[in-house]
Amino acid sequence: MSQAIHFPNSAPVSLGAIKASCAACSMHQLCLPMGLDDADINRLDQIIGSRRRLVRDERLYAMGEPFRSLYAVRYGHFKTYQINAAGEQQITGFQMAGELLGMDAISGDRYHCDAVALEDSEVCEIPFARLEELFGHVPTLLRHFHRIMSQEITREQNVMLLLGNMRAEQRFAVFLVNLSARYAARGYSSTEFGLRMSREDIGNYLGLTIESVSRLLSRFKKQGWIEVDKREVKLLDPAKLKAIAAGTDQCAPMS
Amino acid sequence: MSQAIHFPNSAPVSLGAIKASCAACSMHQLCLPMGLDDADINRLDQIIGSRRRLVRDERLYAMGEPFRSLYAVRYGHFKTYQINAAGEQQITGFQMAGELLGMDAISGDRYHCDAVALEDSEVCEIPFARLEELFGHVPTLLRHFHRIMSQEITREQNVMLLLGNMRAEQRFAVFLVNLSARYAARGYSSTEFGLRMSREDIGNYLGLTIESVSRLLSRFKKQGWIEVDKREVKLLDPAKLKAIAAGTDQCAPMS
DNA sequence: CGGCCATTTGATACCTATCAAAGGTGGTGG
DNA sequence: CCACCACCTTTGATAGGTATCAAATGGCCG
Repeated sequence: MSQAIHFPNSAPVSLGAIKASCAACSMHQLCLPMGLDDADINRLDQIIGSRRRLVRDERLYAMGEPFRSLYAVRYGHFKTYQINAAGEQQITGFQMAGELLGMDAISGDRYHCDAVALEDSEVCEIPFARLEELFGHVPTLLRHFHRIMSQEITREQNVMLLLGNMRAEQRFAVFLVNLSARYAARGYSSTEFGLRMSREDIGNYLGLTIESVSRLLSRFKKQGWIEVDKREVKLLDPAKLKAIAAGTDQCAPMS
Repeated sequence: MSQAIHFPNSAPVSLGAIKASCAACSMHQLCLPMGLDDADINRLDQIIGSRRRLVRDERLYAMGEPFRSLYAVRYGHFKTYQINAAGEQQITGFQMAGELLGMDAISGDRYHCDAVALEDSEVCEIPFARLEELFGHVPTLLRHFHRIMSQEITREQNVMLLLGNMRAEQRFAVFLVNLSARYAARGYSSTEFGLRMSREDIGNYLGLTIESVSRLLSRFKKQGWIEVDKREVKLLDPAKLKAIAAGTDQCAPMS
């Protein structure tokens, strides 16, 4: 099912870079070209740079590097994280096919976090200067770009709510339900999927330790809400998980 | 010093609305028109809607209301917060003069959180549809708008780092240092200012209880790092506070 | 002056981090 | 093919930081 697509790991970077084509991309209904007509998709294709393949753990860009391009995930998964002066690291998001990387770099002309592939992956490079030129000619594209940036803002607000107010159990339920919904939107199973990230990554993202994540997995399994085998997860009681995630389960009295 | 500007509290909403003028606004070097030449500022002035005054605790917009306009804070302070199904509330930010409200609403055509005035305040209404029209004619404005949105994304990532990784003491230091820097950028004292928000608001924003915030204030005072009298704060040892905020103080070994 | 609300301070409980060790898993090389 | 090793994950015991519960204090406004 959610098996990673395989290709030779030999190519180091963008060797044999292929010109991207949005029209032919299976993600174009989720990605930047969403809602564009054929003519406008072609104009977008004109400016899209090369594709780039990354192997597991390879870094797409690093914090502090000059910002030139956004990247659209074609397949695979990424994590983005920042590190502060004290070395504290926080994963700010996990990105999957059809999602855009690098929007936090626009304000400072430098990438604001690191982006690393969680598995063998491929991205489309979108030179931002050329995208800006295109905005003047394709208002639909501009409007959609604003929606994507705004979505990223609301997504982060939801994480703030999670980190600021929720217990470990609720955080983890939110995490699972969120992955489930995103896979559903991509035509994959909403109840069976592989976690692309380590327990440590999950814990870091959720503001928990690796041990807590492990305990949560065990507890959820014992309760019969999920099945777990290594990184493969099966949601046995999605409704229950959603209730926990929403906070409408047990605890809150709700007047 | 940081005394609020007073005006009659009688006007309920946008009674006696005044046409805004960016050119004459003291915030135009921090706000949307930043970097525009006179001609472009005038074009922006054409589309800016009326100003709106709000009294303390008055709501500018509510979550779920249809999105029409962004709002630029002219003076005063706001908080934005969201509430989830279980009634858990999270303050997602405090906004001051020159900052933009409502960018999280673009993606869904509805406001994604509530915005409430922390004191008597005034905003400029910026009808988003008209702003979008202007983007096609004033590329500088569009570029700056993208920077502002991107800045909001990075700001929220910093809050994620705070909520996910930092102890109460560090969170609170980050909070004070952040306010200090923003007041400095506006020409106010970076060491003496009034907190516009209640202890409860601070706690909610930082993922702490009101009691913890109160204890932190007492501890910081006892350490001689700050002076506190009600909501007036004086930073006595900004360097120490910055070190704590950065995490480079005491704890972390740093190799 | 009195009442209400915000804030402070104290005692205790709980959740999750931390420390520690065992158990699995995957990869490498003989 | 198997043995070995490094690393990830699980599980247990304990500690620590905040939340929670409770009560006192103080300030503001009617």
